[in-house]
Amino acid sequence: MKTLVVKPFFTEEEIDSVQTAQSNETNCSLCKLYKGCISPKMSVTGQGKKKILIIAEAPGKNEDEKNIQLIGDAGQYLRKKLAERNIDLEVDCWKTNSIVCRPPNNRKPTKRELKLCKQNYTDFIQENKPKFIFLLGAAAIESYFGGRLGEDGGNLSPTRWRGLCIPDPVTNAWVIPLFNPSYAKRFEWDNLIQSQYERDLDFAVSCLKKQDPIFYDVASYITILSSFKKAKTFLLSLIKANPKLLAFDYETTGLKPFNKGHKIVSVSVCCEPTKAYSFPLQHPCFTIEEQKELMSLWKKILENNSIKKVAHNLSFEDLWSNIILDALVSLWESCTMNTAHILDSRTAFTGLKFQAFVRWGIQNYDAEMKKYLSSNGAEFNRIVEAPLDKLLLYNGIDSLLTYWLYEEQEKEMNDDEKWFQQFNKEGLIVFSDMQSKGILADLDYYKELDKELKDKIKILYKNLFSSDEAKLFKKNKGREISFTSDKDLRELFFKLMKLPVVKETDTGLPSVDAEAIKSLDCSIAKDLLEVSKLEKIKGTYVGQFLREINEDGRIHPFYSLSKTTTFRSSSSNPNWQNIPVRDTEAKKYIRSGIYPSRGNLIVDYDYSALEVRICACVTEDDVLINYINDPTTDMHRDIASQIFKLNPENVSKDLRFYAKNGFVFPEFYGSYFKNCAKNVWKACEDFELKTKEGQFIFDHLASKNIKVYQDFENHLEDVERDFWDRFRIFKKWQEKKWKFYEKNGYVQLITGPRCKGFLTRNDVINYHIQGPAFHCLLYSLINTNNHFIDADMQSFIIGQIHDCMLIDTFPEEKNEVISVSKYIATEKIREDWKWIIVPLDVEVETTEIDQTWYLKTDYKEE
DNA sequence: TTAAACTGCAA
DNA sequence: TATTGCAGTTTAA
Repeated sequence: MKTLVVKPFFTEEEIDSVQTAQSNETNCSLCKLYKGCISPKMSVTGQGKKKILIIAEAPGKNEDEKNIQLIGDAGQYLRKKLAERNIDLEVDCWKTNSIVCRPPNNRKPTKRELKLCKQNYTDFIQENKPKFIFLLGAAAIESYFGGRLGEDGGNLSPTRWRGLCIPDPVTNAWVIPLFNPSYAKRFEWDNLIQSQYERDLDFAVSCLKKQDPIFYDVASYITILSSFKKAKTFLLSLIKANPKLLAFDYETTGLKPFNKGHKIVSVSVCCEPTKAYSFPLQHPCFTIEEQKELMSLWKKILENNSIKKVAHNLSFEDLWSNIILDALVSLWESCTMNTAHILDSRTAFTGLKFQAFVRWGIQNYDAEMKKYLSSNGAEFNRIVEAPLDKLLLYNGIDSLLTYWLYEEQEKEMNDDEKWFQQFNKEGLIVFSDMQSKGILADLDYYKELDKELKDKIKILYKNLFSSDEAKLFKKNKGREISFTSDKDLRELFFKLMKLPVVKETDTGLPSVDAEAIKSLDCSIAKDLLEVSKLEKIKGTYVGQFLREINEDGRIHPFYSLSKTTTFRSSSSNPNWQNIPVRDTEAKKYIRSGIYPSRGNLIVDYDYSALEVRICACVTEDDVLINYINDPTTDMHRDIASQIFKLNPENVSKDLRFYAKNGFVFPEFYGSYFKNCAKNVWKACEDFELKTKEGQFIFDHLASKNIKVYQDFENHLEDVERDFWDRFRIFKKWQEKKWKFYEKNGYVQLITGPRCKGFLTRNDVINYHIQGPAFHCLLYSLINTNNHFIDADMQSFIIGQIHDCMLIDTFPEEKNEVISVSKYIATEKIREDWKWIIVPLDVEVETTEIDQTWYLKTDYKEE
């Protein structure tokens, strides 16, 4: 039995955060909004028969004039929607706003106003005890939850909170965040927003059946084993008990275990819902001998292949077990962080603290530990300084919550999601292997490179600062220009020099990115572009590598499967998925310091045209399938011949390239002819493209009556029409998928998971392709890694980038590595995944033994 | 100190 | 009116 806990109505922190002034009257005099409206300090209205309190944003014009809550268009809209669900806004609900006076011109309430006004409804809640609280929109969410979740409180956008029903120990109510009805009303024409809002309201109404929320005193479930004897006895009894499953959690000295001095400071274990145990491991309270004894007992449990293991972030616990304890964790069952992501792929959603809050109303149990856990960028945190009892309590709660989360998630997944979860779990184990092995890097090379770049940048700046443009800036502004400041560059180019604006940023300012600067008629442009490129190489790549090369001489990037909305992977610390390759100078600088392990070589294999093949599989478009099946045909060449009005045999490599990347792919992913025309035309100009016979493309096009840009755009409109006529099954598929999404609010990937939340039309098209394409690689990673282990090979996988993988290869194993990985990636996968209805193909590149990654070349069968 | 805007790198 | 990421710098609050 979980123990019920009765909490004080408001916690001390809660009261502190509300009472910024001594009395309500003082709050109002601080805020002053009441002075500017017709109906100041509107009180709560409605009869509240169903004990629902609705907190909206603020009174609008209508509300202010009539002194009634939710009476304007948005309010009427909500009334109607609730009435359709047998809820009468006046009779069943109480209504108030997060601020009770109308702000001038309906502007958004400020944080300060929200805080000063909060007491109006907290007083009401205390007196009337609503059972349900609907939060309508960002302001209400901010007002209600702001400051409650520490760091997590930072993201209070309604998209993150909608669709949840949160038990709140502070008010003893179920809290249900919804979109602001005025937002839904404003987009009444938008089927998507309407269907989402309808679903959210259905969900909210379905929650009204709930019993009163119950709360648990999690601390009372934690047994702290701070003496060596107790910890040892516990581990021995655990080995004897041989539980079916355990959730565990570590507190460690940092993020990565590779450098000297890193420790697993404490461990907690949970095997049942009401009991978790935590004990110090490599903590100074024990002697080294004692630590070793506990570590060896704990290792036995980790390697026991009849106990299933669960952790919140599997790769982390697996990695630290591996490096610090030399343990190979047996029988991983679930990563609750990844499962949380599979169940709901919204961002900022998978953290244990957030999950604990929205599921069980548990908040701030980490408050006292926070300062010891944050490292502010340093390699080591201050965890060993933390009071031991607090550390162990916190650690214990983490494994307890992981266990709870696991149990709930198992009930929430459908069969497809369960399959995908197990598949992902296998992937996470491979990721942990990759992370622990890392990639050999030449520290001295990067130190030298850092100096070299510094010098080059210095010279370039010297030129830039002595330019007429820099002098002009100084004369006008009375200070030196900063060439790294977008603001200063904007000032210089578009105010002082009055150059024409070629491109705008998202917020409408003149853009000063590389493309914009390149097209400016300005002599410093070249140096400016070069210097910003070198700064990027130095700052983002070299700088990061210098920090990330460990004492073992290797870089250990992290990989995650719990971040992206498309169920691809991501990489960080450093991100190994954006190492320069297109820019030849950057490519050479960065890749030249990366090596295979001593005596080995790097095998690098890429799926070719994977996304197009996946398009063919999921759309089942026969024209596309035929193009892929018949190697004598070439889709991009055919489209190029249409775009440039050439015979197929006169299509040059460049023209094919721009047809592919400027038209075919953009069209597949939802772009349209005008943008394609603009980009292709620009490429023709920038790169002076020619036909295969060597004629300038513009001359050729002119001979076909395409003389100016507008002609070309009109022509591409025809090409586009014909394109979608040919790929009409693809087009129909797009329509079908969009309809499905509009109706159901999610995208069902062919590999199992669902992409939920707000998606655009283009998202819907794209998501069906991106994730499953990556899942082909994940399949290959898992099976290739398993083969290496089962066959006791010395080669190992060191990296992956969406559709390619890097293998640190033992020379004698080279042929086997290549043939096995190829077989798995192209043949075995089709035996297991019948939905892959077209052949797959991979391209292999290798380095020589001990040669840098930069020098890899195409592999030819021997 | 923190968040947002901008930029640039990859698939 | 093409998508997904991570990370750096600058700027404003």
